[in-house]
This record gives sequence, C-alpha cells and structure tokens, in this order.
Amino acid sequence: MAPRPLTKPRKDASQKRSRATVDALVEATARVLVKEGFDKASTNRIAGMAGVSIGSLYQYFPSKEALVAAVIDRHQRDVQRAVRAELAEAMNLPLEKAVRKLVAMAVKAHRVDPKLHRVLAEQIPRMGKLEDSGAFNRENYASFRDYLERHRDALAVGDLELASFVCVTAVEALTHNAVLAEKLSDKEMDALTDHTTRLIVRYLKA
Amino acid sequence: MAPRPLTKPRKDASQKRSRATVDALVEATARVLVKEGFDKASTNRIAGMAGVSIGSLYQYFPSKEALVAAVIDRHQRDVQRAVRAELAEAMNLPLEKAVRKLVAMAVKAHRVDPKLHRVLAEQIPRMGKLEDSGAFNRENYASFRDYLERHRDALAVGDLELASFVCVTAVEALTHNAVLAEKLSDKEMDALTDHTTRLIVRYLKA
Amino acid sequence: MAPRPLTKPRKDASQKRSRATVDALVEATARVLVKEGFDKASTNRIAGMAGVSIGSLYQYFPSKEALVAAVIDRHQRDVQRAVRAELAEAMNLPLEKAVRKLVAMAVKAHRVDPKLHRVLAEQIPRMGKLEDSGAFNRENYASFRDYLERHRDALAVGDLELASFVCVTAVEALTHNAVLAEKLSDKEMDALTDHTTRLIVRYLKA
Amino acid sequence: MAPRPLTKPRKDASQKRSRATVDALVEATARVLVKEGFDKASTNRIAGMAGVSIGSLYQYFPSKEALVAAVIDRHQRDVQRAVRAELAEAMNLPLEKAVRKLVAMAVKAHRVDPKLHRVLAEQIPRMGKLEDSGAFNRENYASFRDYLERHRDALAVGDLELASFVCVTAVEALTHNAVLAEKLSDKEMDALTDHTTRLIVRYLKA
DNA sequence: AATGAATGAGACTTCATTCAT
DNA sequence: CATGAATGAAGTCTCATTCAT
Repeated sequence: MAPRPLTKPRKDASQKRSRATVDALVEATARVLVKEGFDKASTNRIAGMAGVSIGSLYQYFPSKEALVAAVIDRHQRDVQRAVRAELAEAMNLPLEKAVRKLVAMAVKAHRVDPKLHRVLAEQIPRMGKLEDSGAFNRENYASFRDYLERHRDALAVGDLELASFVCVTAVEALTHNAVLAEKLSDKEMDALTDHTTRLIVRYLKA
Repeated sequence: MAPRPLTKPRKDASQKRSRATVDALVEATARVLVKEGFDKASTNRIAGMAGVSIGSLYQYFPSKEALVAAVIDRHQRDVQRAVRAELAEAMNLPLEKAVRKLVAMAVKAHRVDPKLHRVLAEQIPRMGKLEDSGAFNRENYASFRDYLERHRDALAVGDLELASFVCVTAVEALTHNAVLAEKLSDKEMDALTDHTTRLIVRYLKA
Repeated sequence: MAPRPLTKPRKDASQKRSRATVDALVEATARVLVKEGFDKASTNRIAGMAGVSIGSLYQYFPSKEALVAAVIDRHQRDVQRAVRAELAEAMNLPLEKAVRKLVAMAVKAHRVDPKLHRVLAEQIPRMGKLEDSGAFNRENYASFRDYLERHRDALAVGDLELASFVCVTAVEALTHNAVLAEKLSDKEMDALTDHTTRLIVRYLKA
Repeated sequence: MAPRPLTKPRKDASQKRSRATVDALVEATARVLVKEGFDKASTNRIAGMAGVSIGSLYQYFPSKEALVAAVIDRHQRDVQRAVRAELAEAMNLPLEKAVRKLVAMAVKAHRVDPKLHRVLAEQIPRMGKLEDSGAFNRENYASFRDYLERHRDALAVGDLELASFVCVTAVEALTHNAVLAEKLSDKEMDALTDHTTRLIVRYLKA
C-alpha cells in the first residue's frame, strides 16, 4: 500500500478552496447572465460578483466561453437531476400515461431556472452546442426512442427515428415557448399539457 | 410630350444613388451576419463589405441594430412574398389539404435563405421583436386562427387560441430544425412533411 | 460713359440672393450656437437651420471657424451700433456723468444678445481674437483713453495707459458677470451701476 | 519592532503603482491642455503623453471630463496652498494693508501656472463649475466678506454682498488679464498692484 | 451655383486577457 | 496561487469637408 503523502490534507484543503472558487465563479456567471444579459456580462463583472480577482478567474477558466460552457453544463445537470427519476418511471407506463408524464417532465425541466434557461437558449446556438440545446438532451432523446422501440406494435408510425424527432421537437418547442411566455396561469399550463399530450398521443397511436 | 423638368434627372440620380447605398448596406449586413455571426458583425466590417464608407452607413442607419432590423424586415418581406399566394389558396381547402399546404409553405419559408434565417432567429428574441419570430409571423398566425374558426365544426378542440399556438409552434419548430439540419434529402423532407401534417391533422380533427 | 452691362440686373439679383444666403447662414450659426452650444453646433445643423445645403455653406464660408468669426463680427457691429451715439455724448460730459454713462453703455452692450454674448465670450479666447474680446473693443478703449487725456488735470492718476486698462477691465468684468448672472432685478442692476461708477470715479478723481 | 505583515509590501507596491499612473494622467492632461488646447486634447493623446495605455486611463477616469475636473481640482489645491497662509495673515491687517495683501495674493495665485490657468478659465464656465471659477474661489470669497463685515464701520458701502462682488470681480479680472498679458515687467506688475489696491481701497473707505 | 451623398480621420470607450508583483 | 494594474485591439459613432451631379 502506498503511504499517504504528507501533503494530502493540505492539498485537500486547497482542492476544496479551488472547488469553492470554481463554484463561486460559475454561480456568479449565471447570476450576471440573468441580471445583465450576455452582452453586458463582462469577465470583470463576473469576477467581481464572485468576490474573486480577475486573475484568479483566468486561473480556473481559460476564457469567457469556458465560463459560459460551465454554466450550461451545470444547468443541464440540474435539469437532469430534477427529471431523471420521473423519466425512469415514465419508461414503464402505457403510451398515454407515459407521454403525459414526459410532457410534465419537460415543463418541469424548463422551470428549473427559466430566466437562466432563456439566456442560455439564446446563446447556445451561437456556441456550436446545438445538439445539447433544449431541456431534452441527447440522453432523454435516446430514452424516448427506446420507449418507442419497445412499444412499436402500438404505434402507427414506422420510422421511429423520425417519430422521435417529431415528438421531441414539438414537445420541446411547446414547453419552451410556454414557459418563456411567463404570464401563463397554472390552469393554462395544465391545458397546454393536455393538448400537447393529445398532440403526441394521437400522432403516435395506431 | 411633356418637357422633362430640368431638376428631375439630378434628383433622380441622387435618389438612385442613395437607394443603391442603402440596399448595399442591407445586403452587406445580411452577408456579414451569415458569414461572421452577429457578434463579429461590426459596422466597420459591414461598411467595408458594402463598399461604402462608415460615414455613409451612419447617414442612413443610426445604429447597428437599425441595420439588423432592416435585414429582418427585408427577409420577412421576402418570405412573405414567397408564401402569400399559397397561403391564400390554402385557406379554401379542406382540413388535411390545407394543413399539408401550410406545412409545405412553412418549409418553403424556411428555405428562402436558411442561413440568414438561422442567424436572425437567434437575434430576434434579443431585440424585443419576439412576436415576429419564426417564419410564421403575426399575419400568418391570424390567418390560421381564422381558418380554424371557419372550420370549427370539424375540429375536436374547443380553445382555438390554444390550438393555434400548438399548431403554429409545432410546425414552426419542426420545419425550423429540419431545415437547419441541412443534411436532409428531399425524400426525408417529404417524410417530415407527411409526419408533420399527420401530427397536426390528427390533433385537430374531431 | 460705359454702357450698362446687360448682365448687371441679373448679377444684382444674384448678389442679393448671395447676400441673403450669407445672412441666413450667419443668423443660423448664431441661433445654433445659442441653442445647442459650440460643441453641438455642427456645420450640417447650421446649414439645415439656414435652409441651405451643406454644399452652399462651403461655397460662402471656407470653414466652421469662418462662420463663427462672421457671427462675432456681426455681433460686435450690432453692439457698436447700439452704443456709438451714447459714447460720443459721454465724451463731452464731466467725469462722474461720463463714467456713469459709460457704465450704463457697457451694460447695454452686454444686453444686446446676452446668450450669444456668453457663448462667444467662451469661444473667442480660443480663436486667437483676444484683443477684440469683451463688449468694449479697441475703438472704445481708445476713446476712453482720449477722454482721460483731455481731463488729465482732474485726475489723480498719472499713467493713463494703466488707468485705462484698470477702468476698462473692471467695468467690463463687472457688467459681464452681472449680465451673465441673469437673475438680477433692475434694482440690483441699478445698484451695480452706482457702485461701479463710484469705483471708477473715486479711483480716477484727484 | 513589529514584524512587517507579509501582504503589506505587495499592496503598497500596487497602490504606489496606481497612484503613479493617476498622477501621470493628471499631469499629462494638464500638459496637453496647455500645449494643444482643450479641443485637441483627446484621451488618446493624454494617455500617450502619460506613457500609459488608453485602457488604464479609463480604469481611473470615466471620461475626458473627469480628467479635466481632476486637473482643475489639483490646480485649485495648488493655488490654495500657495495662498492660504497669506490670506490668514491679511485677515488681521487694517484695510489698506489687507487689500494690498489680497491683491498681491491674487497675482501670486494667477502665477502658479498661468498657462494652465488660462486654459482652465476658458473651460470651467462650460463645465458648470462657475462658482469655482477664478483664482478666488468660494472659500476666499467668504473670507473677504467676513473681513468686510468685521470692518463695516470703516466702510462707505452698506451692501456688503454687492461690495464683495465688486471687489472680487474687479481684482480677479485685473490680475487675470495682467498675468495673461505675459509681457509685463515686475515694475509694471507693481504699478498694477498699486492701482488695484487704490481702486479697491477708495471704493470701500468711508 | 446648388445640392446632398459620400468620405474618413479620429474621438470616446469597452473588455477579454496578460503579467509583474 | 492570488491579485489587480495594465494592455491594446476593436467597436461605435460624429462631423468637417469634398465632389459628382
């Protein structure tokens, strides 16, 4: 067994400090993005809000883009965490219930941090991260395709790839626009969920 | 023959020159937006590409935004022109044919200048022109609602406002994403049109 | 006798038109200077206010400076005209009355167009026209020296050059500052006139 | 001896560097103003003369005006420092001696940096700092009024506010113009001081 | 002469990033 | 490693002036 290096604890401490700094920077970036918008979000402002010197910022992130990318990652992890359990559940339900659950999930995903989501949604396409856009990301897309595969017999559509694209795109767009509208009552959101569910179910069902 | 007024030609020449400059600037803006993206599209670059001095640019457009707004207007007029006749036609068809035509129309609209459309779609939300976003603008939205109103009896949905939102949003998102993918064959586009049409028709039909 | 050239009348007409254009430009410059301040007074704005094209402006004035110089000249001629008669009168009065008249004259001079005067007073030093500054110009200065010369016996001062400088500078500064204050009542202005007169008379009188 | 804290030197060095930059900028502004005049004094020129990047200039001064304001402040502090002791002394002298001292003081004040003073005197009115204009500022004005108050019995004038205005304005104008003339010998300056003193004393004395 | 479109030097300012301490 | 002063390219915009018509 290798001897525990003497510097470990200290390194741990410093690692902890590093981690805290990184977190503070990511958090500050998110806050500044929301409060000031992308164009006004300067690295100096971000460093200031994080309570960190501009030099330190560049110790941990090589560029402004890297910072924004980290925010995107964190946001997507947050969304994923909020949704993963439900997604798993939905996978075992019959079509209509499954779809309804998925739609509800999409709404929930968009509501994790709508203002941040909005800013990011505007910036992501400009950062060549198109594939990750939307609150439904690759992972969820695959799960849904899987589900369709397993229920192929109950479906009216043959091309599951296309069908997945149609469903995911439609649901994503509807929930995205609805959440961004901001002024929707709970009742209206429920109505939207109903309609979206119907849209998808009727499309899929044989 | 009426004598040609002596002052006319000069003024005309002048006006023609102005008009040419303005057009060159709008065209250059569109080209730069496509080639370099919004952030890199500086007024100097635009003036350079238009073969016009920076001073002339500011003679006609008070700011970068004004320039982009002009590009948006021009693009929307182009789209509208490409689509208006078909839209009118579609209004008199039975449901399925109408929807199919509308979907085809949406595809066509997105194909007017897809790369420009992509850039503008990213910028429009940041310019407070939300309502005009998408290839379906307000006017088309109203037409569609009208159509639903007139066919209310054949529909399964009661809330036409909501139904319009659902249909327009879904069609817009599907065609937008599909066109942006760029790598779709004609056959694939036809399949998408079929699916989209089915999606909408099944949703609407009683 | 030389025959009257056939073009004379026309030339007259065109000269009249030229004169009108020049006047309009000078007037417009004065107005813009007062309304917008020196820095905001662009040649284009001046041409616009004069109802004349920028090209024509440069037909008559080679530069912005020339325009301002013309305004200064005109203003000084206006002031001179307003004051000349009184100045002549004052020259024949006994000391105290003469001084009082001169002070009143200085006030009047500053009131010809106080707002324009103020702007010009700020600009003149920057244009190398120091010697002409103030509402008392060279001509008036000489007249006053003359007056002192002719009343030398009644004076307590020997160096008339210096005395002239002292008197003219003091009166000019007092009336200038007082008029620029703008908020002085007539009564206060009268008090100032009294005091200024006393200041000068006591200084001069044996 | 207390141990020198480890972080102190760096911070000090930092602060010293900042301070040096700021000083260099203010000094450069003053120099450029004198050498080129206000209109030609661009921030780039100033930064260049200070041997500092334009970015650093804007790190410390938000605008060109702020820079000029700093120069004004510095100049006024310099003037004040040169004059304060004498002013205090003068306050305890009898009328004639006091006035003579004040006049001498005004001359001295104008001689601190006459060329800079000239440029600033032209700019200050345009910066809404009217009240501070002249080498006599508010503080000195108040001191003088005080002095008159305390010697009211010896004076021929009742309205001390007006009297202060008359005295301060006259002295300021005379010394200002005299110093700006530049070509005056010491003897001439002495003569001017005598005359100015007489002007004021005779005006005030009962 | 009159017109006004065009010019372009140059002003002010911002901000991502580097580097001496 | 942290700090924050310093950098300078690049951006937006103005305005006196020129010149083709």
